[in-house]
Amino acid sequence: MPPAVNLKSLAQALNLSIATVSRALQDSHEVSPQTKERVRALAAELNYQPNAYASSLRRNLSKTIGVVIPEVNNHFFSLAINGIEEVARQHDFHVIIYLTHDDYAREVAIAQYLTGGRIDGLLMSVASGSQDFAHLHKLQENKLPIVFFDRVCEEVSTAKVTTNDYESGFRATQHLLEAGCRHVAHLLVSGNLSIGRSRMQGYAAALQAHGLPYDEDLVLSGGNDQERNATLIKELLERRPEIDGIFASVEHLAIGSYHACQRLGRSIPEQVKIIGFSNLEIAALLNPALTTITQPAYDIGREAAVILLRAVTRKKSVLPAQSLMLESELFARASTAR
Amino acid sequence: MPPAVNLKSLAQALNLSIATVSRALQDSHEVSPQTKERVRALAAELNYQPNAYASSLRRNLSKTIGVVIPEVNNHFFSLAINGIEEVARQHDFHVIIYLTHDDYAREVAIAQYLTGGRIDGLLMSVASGSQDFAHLHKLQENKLPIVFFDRVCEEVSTAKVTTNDYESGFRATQHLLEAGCRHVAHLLVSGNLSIGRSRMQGYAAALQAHGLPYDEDLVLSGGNDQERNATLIKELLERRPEIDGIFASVEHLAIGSYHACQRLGRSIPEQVKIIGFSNLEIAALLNPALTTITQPAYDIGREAAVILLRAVTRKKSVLPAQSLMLESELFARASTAR
DNA sequence: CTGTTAGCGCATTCAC
DNA sequence: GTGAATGCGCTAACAG
Repeated sequence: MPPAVNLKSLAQALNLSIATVSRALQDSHEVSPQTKERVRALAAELNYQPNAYASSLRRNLSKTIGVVIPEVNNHFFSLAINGIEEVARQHDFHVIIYLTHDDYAREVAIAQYLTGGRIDGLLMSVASGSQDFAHLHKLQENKLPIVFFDRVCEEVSTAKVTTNDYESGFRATQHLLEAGCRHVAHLLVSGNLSIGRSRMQGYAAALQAHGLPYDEDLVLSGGNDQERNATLIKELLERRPEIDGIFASVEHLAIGSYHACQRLGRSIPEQVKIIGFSNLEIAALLNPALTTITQPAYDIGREAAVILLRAVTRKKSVLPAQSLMLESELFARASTAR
Repeated sequence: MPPAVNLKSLAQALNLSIATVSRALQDSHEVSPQTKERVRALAAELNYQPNAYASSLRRNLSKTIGVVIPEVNNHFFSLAINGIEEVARQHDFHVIIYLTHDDYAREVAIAQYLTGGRIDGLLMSVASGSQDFAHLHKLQENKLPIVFFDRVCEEVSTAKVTTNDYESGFRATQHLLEAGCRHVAHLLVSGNLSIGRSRMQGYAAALQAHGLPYDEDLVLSGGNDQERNATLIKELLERRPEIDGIFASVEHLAIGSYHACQRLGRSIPEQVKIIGFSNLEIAALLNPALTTITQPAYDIGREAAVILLRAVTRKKSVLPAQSLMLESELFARASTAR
């Protein structure tokens, strides 16, 4: 679909060489102001738009970054995208999005494809099923700069941006314990995700700090099937009626807990207190039934994009393996929704 | 960031010409099976990936579609993206996303940029502030196939996929009236969006059908500022205490109504009944306070993408100006969240 | 300050 | 069945 207007046609119309037109449009200092003006005028009039592919091919730079995430229908990721998009726009970069649906095979296929030089850098949150990381190492061998955010891959050495997951887990659990809970269940996110492990460790540490035993039976590992999660939560609450607190690692599980308690007639927060990772809107709706830990999703996206774009514009393909951790916020009373 | 492995290097290693290698990889019938096998083997071994830009430049086809939407942090759009992405993947197409943040200037800038041949087709939901559509007409002049979805632009002649907004508005209002409401307020989405107009017309028609007057003071036009919306809703409810039903045109306004009623101590659904466009998850949380009209977001994305990709693969740049309307669903009792 | 030349990686036409 | 040559549109090195 190439517009008929390109450098060649402009050059012909203006009786100039293609090179001069190209330079004029790039505001090169080695072209006379008058010529620049003539070129610009005609380009604007004819609505000239450079062919991005030709330019990318030539400069070996596409001004595009890729974002690989499990889902977009998720508050955290959609907010993160907003942050990413904001930074990208400021740098005049484009954002191309790929969804893995938490499917390892898709992630591999996408990674394989990205080898093709379509993007200059990659932001990624790994799929929960991922165990083998050869596909990610291949990307690195291809000199593609990568920044992981939220669901990081610890096995790959590069920059990472996360929430303070360990501390969040600790604080969340502590919050329940200080509110008087003695039998706190933990609903874990599926797979063996880095974030799940850290939050769980925080949970265990908080229990220990309060002299309570860690009971494996109180820890439930959820999946992507919400129906099944609901059943599992219900069964857990029935099996262990002494449960008086639930710490949910992700929003879906927090909502699932809420529904399960309602169905079982457990009053919230009197009989069971729930705390979970969630966004402010949900928090406001479930207030006071749900205490919320909110991740700075927008900022995580922003920071990750900033780090990536700094590397890309400096043509650094290998990023230092440093970890940036942003603070989450705990809202016991989510009075305002944004 | 081109991988060092390209057609040239493959050709050298195999003692073949670039042309033959290219043909072999495309499974051309005019190359011997043995050669094909040799080529494929080496390509796989070296992890060859064609350079997308070179290929796009040469074939004048990028295998990429653009999606321009106001926000991604929105259930409707994120679900629609899932649908789009699904179809794109089936066709081996890529999806590049642009956000307007409902800002007309951004929409124009994006449209201008898309003229550059970066994408083969465009899916679009217009920004609410858009009044002038020259930028969209320019895209059409550039032979870029466009399919509008949800927030369509009636002034541009091309394919459109929407929900049955008029009927949805009618049914929603009727639902309230049949439940006994006599003073139904309508919370309108910002700007003069096509969807807002249609829903509003349905609202007005339902009132008329029930012999009730259309009262302009009961119609509130919201914006993107949720704080301000909350204030406006509260003021409306205070000014017109007889209001016993609210029909909200978008989810944010439905939630805002819910909060406003709570703050004013109006019991829901006893004193005030609320019905609004919303997704099932929110519906389940607010059940029975909120009756929901749910748009088939995923299907709308899917259908729009199917229509667009059909045109793209057939190299039809101009789409027939036909309108596909999908049914919304009304959930008086949203018992299950997906 | 401007023009000429070369080539990014690939697909394709034309020879053989 | 294979190779050589051409050009997509653009940028950059080199001349003048």
